[in-house]
Amino acid sequence: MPTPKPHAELRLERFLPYRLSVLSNRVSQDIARLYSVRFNLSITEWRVMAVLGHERGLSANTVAERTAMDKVAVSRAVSALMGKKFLNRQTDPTDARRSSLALSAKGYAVFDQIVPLALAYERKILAHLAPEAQNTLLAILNTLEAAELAEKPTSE
Amino acid sequence: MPTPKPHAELRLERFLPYRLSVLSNRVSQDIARLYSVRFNLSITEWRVMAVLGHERGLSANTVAERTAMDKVAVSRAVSALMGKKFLNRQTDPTDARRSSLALSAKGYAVFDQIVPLALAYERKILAHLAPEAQNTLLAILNTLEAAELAEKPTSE
DNA sequence: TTAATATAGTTTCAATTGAAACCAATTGCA
DNA sequence: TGCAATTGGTTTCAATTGAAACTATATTAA
Repeated sequence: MPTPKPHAELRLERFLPYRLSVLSNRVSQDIARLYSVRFNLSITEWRVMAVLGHERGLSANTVAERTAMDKVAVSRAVSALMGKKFLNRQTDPTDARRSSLALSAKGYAVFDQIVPLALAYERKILAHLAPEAQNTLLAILNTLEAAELAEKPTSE
Repeated sequence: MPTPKPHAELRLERFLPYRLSVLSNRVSQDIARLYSVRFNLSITEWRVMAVLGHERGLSANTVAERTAMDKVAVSRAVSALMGKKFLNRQTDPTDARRSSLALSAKGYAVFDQIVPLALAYERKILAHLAPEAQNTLLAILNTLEAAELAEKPTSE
């Protein structure tokens, strides 16, 4: 009787993209716990607040770039945050389509509470790693963020 | 006039959890492109196939554990895969609630095509990193996967 | 036994998301 | 100028997701 054809081998739990995804989901959920219940914010809302807490007067489009979110998600997050009075919106005098966004005093009050919690969580992660491993990790992120990972149809 | 109160500082683009999330999303989307169009599989469907390609006869529950998916998602992925004839399902003779799942011949045919593509993508990522960085990255993943990252209510 | 509890898996319903259409304002250029 | 194409942002509609309820079977323990 002929030997059965062997099948391809893949161990999900050793597969880098899968491990990255599981770890990232875990971290994101942990972080979300820091603000979702206490401040009733979704992840997208928090991200919008995070960029605006650092840089005032951005347009929704710029926020989308900075947060790697699409403009629909930003639009919804902005309107939710406006409803909570966490943002001020002001139409750009030179271009009526655009408006500039900034945290309100109320928004800053929340932002100022969340940031230390988020940073503490980040330190907690890094504390598991030796200093060289920490540096290597940051270097790896720099490298991969800059890298072209997706398949582009090459001409050669 | 009093100095305005300074606000908390957070640079999203340097914040580890955010960077991890963006990278992981990018990688997941890249990978999904390898099979979503060509084989018309969702991410969850592919993950179910991936574990079953490695280990036959698992229950839906075990698949959920192995894939870090919840049982609802697995249930839906399984029924979709059954519809595509990629899976065989067989009720466990010792426990009628449970059934054991395995890739069908048709499922293996697809699995055997996707695995090399996925592994090639993984190699492509790792190729951006020096060998020591690769080792460090894998060690970091081991460490963080084992680590207790979330806040547990401590009694002290 | 049988009643309570637990487990495997599915279904239902509401909330979230994404793609495409859309509106309004602006820009490019014939 | 004025008309086509572009851009900023929102809305709509369908698909996806998650939580909770549900069905059916199995286990525990009275």
